[in-house]
Amino acid sequence: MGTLRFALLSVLEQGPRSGYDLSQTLDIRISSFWHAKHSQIYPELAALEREGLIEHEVFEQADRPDKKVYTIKPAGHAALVEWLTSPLEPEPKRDELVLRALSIGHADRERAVALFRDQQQRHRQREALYRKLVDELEQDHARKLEEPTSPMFGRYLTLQRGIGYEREYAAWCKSVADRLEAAPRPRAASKRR
Amino acid sequence: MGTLRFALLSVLEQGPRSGYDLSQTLDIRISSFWHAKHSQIYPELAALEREGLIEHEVFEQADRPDKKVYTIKPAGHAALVEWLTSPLEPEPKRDELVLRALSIGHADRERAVALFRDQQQRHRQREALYRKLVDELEQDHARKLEEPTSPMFGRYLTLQRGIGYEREYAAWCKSVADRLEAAPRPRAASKRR
DNA sequence: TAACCCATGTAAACGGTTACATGATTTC
DNA sequence: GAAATCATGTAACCGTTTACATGGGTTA
Repeated sequence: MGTLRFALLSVLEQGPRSGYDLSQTLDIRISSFWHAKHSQIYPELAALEREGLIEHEVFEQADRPDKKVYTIKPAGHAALVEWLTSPLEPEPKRDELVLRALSIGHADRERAVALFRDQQQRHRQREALYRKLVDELEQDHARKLEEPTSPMFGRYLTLQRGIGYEREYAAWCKSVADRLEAAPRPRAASKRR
Repeated sequence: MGTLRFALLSVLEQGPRSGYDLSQTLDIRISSFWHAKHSQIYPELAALEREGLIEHEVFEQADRPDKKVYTIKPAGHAALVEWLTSPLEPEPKRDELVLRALSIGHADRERAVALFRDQQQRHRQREALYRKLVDELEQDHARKLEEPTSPMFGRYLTLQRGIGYEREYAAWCKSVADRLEAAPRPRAASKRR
């Protein structure tokens, strides 16, 4: 049922990986719209293996710890393919910044503006990063981008989503900050009388 | 630490509510970027009361069960205001559809296109709904929209976010579906030789 | 009479994060 | 000598969902 297993299968579909490799991709990798810690990954890999969807081979390395390198099996590929187009019920979204916006008028004005300007910056930077990565993809693998089964194809799609998401988010942050600044200042606690 | 308590305080800031009322707003209400079930809300309200951030009064009703109506206390207001501009560390985003996009090239082409066209529809409908709600806000409470402490102010901001989010999401879904259709059909399992 | 709304709670299960645990090698 | 990287795991905790539980009133 869980989505994590399919996240792992998705990466293993692109080639054999160790649990450590997977935790690196899912920990750090940018434009990833999924994420998991190694403490969740190792047990899940064990479960996938018990169920016959993947298998592993131990690689002994001279200078560093041994590796368990996992490979996707036909049953794993089938499970992945089936999941890809299975019915997707809408997941409720949670976003703390948007939640804050609901009451932001009660906050200190300056701090509120600073918060949203700061967030705007963050999202603009992320957008710039994704754009750079897309540019690289387009230059290095232009032909592969039209071939759906190429790993570049999916990567390109998710990066595009990242760009759009961050661009829109940054624009909203700016609009909130601007609107807060335009609003009439709260009168300093009435001193008359 | 949890964000739920602030979600509850945010709503109670706009006026006294029962746990049931809160569960209705957080369950159903549109353009909400937070969500909780009653099984989580009732215990959290009890905790907030123990900590002196809210208080309740029982309303006995003739034809239906009694109500516990909660009101925010000054300490609760202070906690809310402080939270609003407290440092916000970036939360890792999770989105199953984007995750699916990563491997979508391996799915059945027709089913994949159908999935993304369907999702595009969903997001377009949500966008339309939010637009309608903003229009209503603008017509009924136009003057209140510039006053930050009005409940309409925050509601307007979150609806704007909703519109942008859904518009962008729908556009991305369309672009994925289009790209899938444009891609060269996978050759039927090679029959030559 | 069955299903649904009002209204409030508790218990069990699940998914995810943080912390605990070990140990060798490389870099500062 | 200290910190970071490679590599794999387990345990405790926390937030969220699903299910269990109760009971009167309204609607179909």
